[in-house]
Amino acid sequence: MRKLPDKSFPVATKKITEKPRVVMPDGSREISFFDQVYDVVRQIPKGRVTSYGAIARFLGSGKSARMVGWALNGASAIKPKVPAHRVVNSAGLLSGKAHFATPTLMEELLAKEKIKVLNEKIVDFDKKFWDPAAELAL
DNA sequence: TTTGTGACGTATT
DNA sequence: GAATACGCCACAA
Repeated sequence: MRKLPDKSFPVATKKITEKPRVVMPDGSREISFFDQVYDVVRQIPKGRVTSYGAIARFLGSGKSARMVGWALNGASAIKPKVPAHRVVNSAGLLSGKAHFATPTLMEELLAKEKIKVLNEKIVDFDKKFWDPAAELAL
């Protein structure tokens, strides 16, 4: 996946439920913002978590954390599994748990990875936090 | 086309 | 430190 977006960021993203990949104006194939999000999320080590904002910054958009969440909205429909449960907001809250198959699924998955969740919040979020910019160091 | 909404985040009050 | 305000940008209506 490499590559970072900035200006050459692909514009025409189709429905995320369809083909995430887009074609750049120059004809070169580029990875859509959504795919990049999925890639990063897939690389989150087991037992670690990250935030929407961290991913957004890593991808260059910075303030487009909402788009990360939006992308994850269709994560369940993506072929390779996307561990969306490892992505929370900057406060370490499971803001997206309601969007899983079941409201308890997210906690369950996190529990499997030895991540404790107390009152919708990740325990020791600071320690579990995984920064793509630092770890992937692209 | 314009408007509103959102798995967010940061700056103010 | 909690509550608000605002910025962001893709998408649906």
